[in-house]
Amino acid sequence: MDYDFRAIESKWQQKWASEATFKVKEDSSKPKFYVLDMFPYPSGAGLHVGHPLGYIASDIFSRFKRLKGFNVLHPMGYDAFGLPAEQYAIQTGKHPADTTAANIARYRSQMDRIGFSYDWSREIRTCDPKYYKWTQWAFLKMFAHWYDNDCAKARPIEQLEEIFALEGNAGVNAACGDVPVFSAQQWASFDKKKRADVLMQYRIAYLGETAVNWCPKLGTVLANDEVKEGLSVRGGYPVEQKKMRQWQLRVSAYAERLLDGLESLEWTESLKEMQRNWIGRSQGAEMLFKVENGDKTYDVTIFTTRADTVFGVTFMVLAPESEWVPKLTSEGQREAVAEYLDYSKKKTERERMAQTRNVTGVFSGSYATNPLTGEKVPVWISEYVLSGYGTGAIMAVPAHDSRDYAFAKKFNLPIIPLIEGCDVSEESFDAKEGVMCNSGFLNGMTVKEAIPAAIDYVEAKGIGRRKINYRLRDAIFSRQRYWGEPFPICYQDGLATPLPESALPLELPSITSFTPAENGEPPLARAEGWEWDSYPLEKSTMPGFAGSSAYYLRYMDPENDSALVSRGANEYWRDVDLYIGGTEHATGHLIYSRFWNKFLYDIGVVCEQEPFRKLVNQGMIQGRSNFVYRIKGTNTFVSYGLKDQYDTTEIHVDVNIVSNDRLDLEAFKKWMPDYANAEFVLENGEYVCGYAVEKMSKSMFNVVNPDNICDSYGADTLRLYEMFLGPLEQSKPWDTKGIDGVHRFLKKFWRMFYRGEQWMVTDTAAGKEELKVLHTLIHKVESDIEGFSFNTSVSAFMIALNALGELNCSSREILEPMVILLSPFAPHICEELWEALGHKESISFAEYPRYEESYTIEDSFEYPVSVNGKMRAKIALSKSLSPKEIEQAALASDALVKYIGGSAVKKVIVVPGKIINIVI
RNA sequence: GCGGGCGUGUUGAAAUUGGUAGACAACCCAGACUUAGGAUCUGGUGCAGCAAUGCGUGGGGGUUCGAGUCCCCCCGCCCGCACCA
Repeated sequence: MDYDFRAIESKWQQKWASEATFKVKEDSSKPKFYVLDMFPYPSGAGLHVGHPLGYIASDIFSRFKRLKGFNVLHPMGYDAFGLPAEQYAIQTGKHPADTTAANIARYRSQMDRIGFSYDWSREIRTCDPKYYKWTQWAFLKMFAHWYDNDCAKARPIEQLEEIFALEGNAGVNAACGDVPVFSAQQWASFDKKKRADVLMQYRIAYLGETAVNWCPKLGTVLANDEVKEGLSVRGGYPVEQKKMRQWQLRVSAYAERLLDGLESLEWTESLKEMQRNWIGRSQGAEMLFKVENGDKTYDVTIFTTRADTVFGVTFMVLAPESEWVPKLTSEGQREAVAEYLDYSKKKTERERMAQTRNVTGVFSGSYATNPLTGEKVPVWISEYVLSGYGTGAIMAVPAHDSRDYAFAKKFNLPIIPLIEGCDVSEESFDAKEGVMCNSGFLNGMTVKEAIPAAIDYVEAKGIGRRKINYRLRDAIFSRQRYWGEPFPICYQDGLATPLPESALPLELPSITSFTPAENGEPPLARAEGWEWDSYPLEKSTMPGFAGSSAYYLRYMDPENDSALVSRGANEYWRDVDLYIGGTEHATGHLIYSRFWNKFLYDIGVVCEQEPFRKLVNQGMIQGRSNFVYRIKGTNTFVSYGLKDQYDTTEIHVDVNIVSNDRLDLEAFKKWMPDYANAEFVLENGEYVCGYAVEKMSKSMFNVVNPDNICDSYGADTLRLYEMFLGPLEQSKPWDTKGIDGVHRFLKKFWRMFYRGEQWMVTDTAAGKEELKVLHTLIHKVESDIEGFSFNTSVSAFMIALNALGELNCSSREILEPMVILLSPFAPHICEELWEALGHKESISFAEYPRYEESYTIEDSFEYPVSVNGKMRAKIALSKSLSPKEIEQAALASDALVKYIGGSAVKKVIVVPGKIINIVI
């Protein structure tokens, strides 16, 4: 019997599906293990060979853990709401629901061919009302809670109302917007609208006006992580800053906990660092500067991390968008300031970034008083100060901040050095080190001492306080788009009012045109009767990250109609033990999910503070493009090695008609009508193509479809090869060239069992050497899987197989465990052989072979021997010898005579179990 | 600029964490078998040299009996953030 992978693979895939082999339920008799893949957005292009890389790794891990006796939850679903389907709908008029369903069907059939052990009974789709009911539910909960900084926890909004009624808001330490202080009496006097406005400032999901990323081309606002370098991540369109009233999530309230939580996680240091940078905690102080404009005086608060440098403040700067700007602009400067504001407003985010070193600004006309020196310093306005960070106003210390320095040089403002011996004639001295001077009571202190001393001083004087600032901003949560979750919010007399929970899910109405409505409103304005109880419903929808923020919880209990997840299911599965996915979600999904989970934790819905215990980032698989070279103006193509002798054009050629960089000439002629009559200039009778590593994409004809690999080599070969390609975390180009190696390995493995029609396995007892090979392999594979070193474990199988082949091994005692060991990697062939070995149950329920150290421990060790630092020989010696005996045995050894001869031995250094060094 | 990571044959990569560098594959070469095939098997394959041997992990220095691995400097590449006060 030959290794007929096509028959074997379809047989077992059908069997796994019909017998629901991988269906799991809570089972308190077994330890749980939750392995999760980042669920895919089902795009129209289908899966290419890079997508399954992480899925294969997680599948190997799942199958391995299952064999080790764990109850493994390994689900899959689809992140099915999103922009591309809607953009496609705008172009073609096809409803996103239809295209999404078709794409999902395609994804599913592609995944099925690879032989994953998912429990498909738990499949979820974020666009399914039964699923997004719970996305909407979580939103309502966030709307109904506020964040109490004192107990670092979300609390019900009713409790806040009680506090307001009793004592006003002065004693409340909440994460909230700008709210003036009010008393209980004032609260009682507020009307309904006023109260709603105040409460809105406290809610965790709130409607608020801020500068947002507005993308005119997509017609929607975007979150910070959806914008890269001033362009939208989806589509690459320009993004501008705009003030808008939008739904937001108060993620910033959780900044500290999001930061602290990182400590306990088994994530890579670089990923944690990315999140730390994104959260951007910085410790410093707020300080009051009195600013006079004509006869009016204002208290302007600034934020600084360098309180020690107050004595060097020579001017102040406001962000152009700061609300202080109109108040602090003097009559005489009004025109100049207006002109500057106009200029800075016109710039897109991208232009602003491109001109980072271009210093611009305008004098406001007013002066601030340095609170420590009493000196008057001018107040300027410049776009180098950002409105969104700190207070939108800074004290400028040109001597010790490079940006202030550049500004001071440009506008001829004074520069006062504050650190002994520093030279600020050419550039600022930004380092936080040295001894203070020109700084009154701080003189003589080091910078490290001076910072707290300065803050203590301003705190005592009542003109400042310690303050921690975060870069993390609240997440903009509305999108002026159709294909997303509708908000369960209606507007009663203009007041945002939550729908009752019983109204969930609020289903997305079907519409036929997906462009914004004539009045500029989102597409949902086109839906007839889009109202609740005759009140208009919110017309924007939720962003992509809404549906993906808690999906891992829903897998625990996907059918539950009365709760996001039942307490029982949540307490059993708890958190994700292993999460595999790309780094691109570092500052998006992985922040939002953690935030969402912490909120659910606060309100008692989940029992773990962190959702993803261990996280592994698989690398991207790039494409390897091939080129042919057409001689200009002809239909003749010249081989790579000869192309420099002609004037040629480089043309991408479909990698599927190229093998080992050799072009299949006949296939090429059929590939495109233009090339039907192509002629070739060959080298050595072959056409050699050029190549380059590029992103895998249709336009470069370098997309390799996993279906094709399954057709010609089988899923088991694909799985092994993807792992063999290199370390999981590393990005690497896909190159089909080496795939024959692993395919050959599987064929050889098969031949250990069947040679022709002959069944090779016997019941002869295994020899010592064979057992040694087996147990070395068990040990290696086990530690490699736990350490995510899948490439080396594939190698280990090849080494073991070569060794067993040499030993002519046919013993069931060896081969049966081999089948179990290999099954996580190549499940189909192993199931087939397992059955042939006489087993009725699926191999998934076999027991993982136990590693026996006694078979691999050597009683002797081959000592490398160096003479004068050079390796000269290897001598096998018993492990039980003492260093003295080792030395004697080595010196007496024949193998060394040649190197030592008659010379006197000066010194012998013996490292037991390692090496013997001889110095002569 | 700041942060994280990396640099080993023609190629993908190993190296028990300080112990004979290049395992295992791909490519290439030679041979065997053959129903002549992109099947299978065997052997070779870091570089130089007929050989003994010498040289080899981006470059330079250091620690050590011993360094791909640890320390310092330099060069190069990748990723993330970037006027965050």
